[in-house]
Formats: sequence, C-alpha cells, structure tokens
Amino acid sequence: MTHQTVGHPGLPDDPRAAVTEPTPSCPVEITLDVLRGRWMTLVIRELLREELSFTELRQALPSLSDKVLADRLAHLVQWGVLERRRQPGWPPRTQYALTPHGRRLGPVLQTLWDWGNEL
Amino acid sequence: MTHQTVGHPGLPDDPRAAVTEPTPSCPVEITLDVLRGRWMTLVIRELLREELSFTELRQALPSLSDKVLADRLAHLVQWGVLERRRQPGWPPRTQYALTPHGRRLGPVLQTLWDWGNEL
DNA sequence: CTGAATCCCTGCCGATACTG
DNA sequence: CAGTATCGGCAGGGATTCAG
Repeated sequence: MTHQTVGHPGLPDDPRAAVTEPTPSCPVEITLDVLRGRWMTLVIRELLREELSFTELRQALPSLSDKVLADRLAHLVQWGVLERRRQPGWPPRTQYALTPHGRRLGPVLQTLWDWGNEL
Repeated sequence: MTHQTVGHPGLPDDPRAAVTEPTPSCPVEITLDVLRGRWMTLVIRELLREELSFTELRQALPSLSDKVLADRLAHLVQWGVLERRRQPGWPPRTQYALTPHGRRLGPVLQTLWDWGNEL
C-alpha cells in the first residue's frame, strides 16, 4: 500500500481513487469485474480446492450450463486468474488451475465472506 | 472467523461454503450484491469521506443520473449500509451517512483495490 | 470430452419528464 | 431539493443444438 492522504483517511493516495465515473482502470472495478457474473465465485471456490477438468467442474456445479461455464473459464483465463492446460490424446481433456495471482483471490473472497457474515 | 476444515484449507467450515449453486444466503454473494451495479463503489467512496446530501452526491458524481443515484441509495439503505436522515422544513434536505456496518466496507474496498492493483 | 453457435428472455441503466 | 414515472437499448444468462 502507498501512504494515505491526510484529508481522506482510508482511501489510497492514487489518482484513480478520485475518478468521478466508473472506469476500467480503477483497481476496485478490475477486481469486481473479475468476480462479476453468476456462478463466478463458485467456480473460483472449486478451483481453490484443486485443479479440475471441464467435466469435473460440471459435476461439482450440476446446475451450471456448458455455455456459462465456458464463458466463465474463458473470462478468468483472459484475466490471468486461470491457466488452461490441454492434455494431448483422446478423449480430449482440459485442466484448469489457478495462477499464483488467482490463488490470491482466496483472501479476497474470505474478506467478502467475513463482511457478508457480519451482524 | 470459525476454524478451517482440514481437507479444504482456506475455506470456511460452514455449510454455506459448500453450496453448489448461487444462493442469497451465501455471505460472499451478500457482499457482492451490496456492491453490485455501476456507480455503487463510487457512491460508497464518497460517503466514506463524509456524509452527504442527495445534491452533494450529484455534484460529486456529475455523470450519475438522478434515477440511478436514488436506486443506489435505496439499495444501500435497505442493506443497512446507509442511514437516511430527512431534515424537517423547506427546502427539503436528506443526509446520507454510512452506518457502522457500512463503514466497515472501507477495508473491503481496500482489499479489492489491492488485488486489482497487483501485477 | 470440450466446447462454439444460436435464440430468447429478462433486468439493468440511461434519458427524459414530472411531483411533493 | 429530492426524488418518482415511464420508456427504450443493450448485455447477461439459460436452453438447445452442433462441432473438433
């Protein structure tokens, strides 16, 4: 963390903390964008336990459709949260594993859990 | 926090941490629901600085429309994040201030900032 | 097995106009 | 001043079908 402004304790001393409209360069927006969308946190939770294949994820989250699962995984790969490893041979198999950056979402989700669990 | 499960380190030992589909009772979903929607984090940021009236918020976030601002404020009041205080007399004036629970969103936003700022 | 393509439905968000 | 009412555009998400 950088140091705090004197006038606004608790807010980062960064120009992006002073924007007056939503912008993709704001770190808070970035994180919320990674987490955005139904099923997203559950997919991440499953992969925090262990790396899984497409089908294993489907079995873990039976009500999640193929299309949405593929969307979520592609989204996370694009953000550098997930690594996708195709296995050669037949039948095809693709393993999904969190990157180091992705694994650091664990504490973030814990923070969200704790606040939501308050009161 | 409660203690951790042995088999799944880093995940809360709570039935709600094992759900297989999105549910409103999950604390993570609760927090993300509070934070959901465009402009929401900026509105909260403004109120973390100091309590403000409707018009002061409009001035702080000029591109935010009346309707959406009213929606966001009502949403936050309903979640117990904001307290709404009507001043008697004319012209009408309504002050919005974070509750203690709402003020604890400061560290949550900081966590989101830090992760999004990584790399 | 691991997706991509398509269709449809819903809910969000913005703009505008209006009221106590 | 502090909202509400109404409308329309657009993107998200689910079901189904098809392909490498």
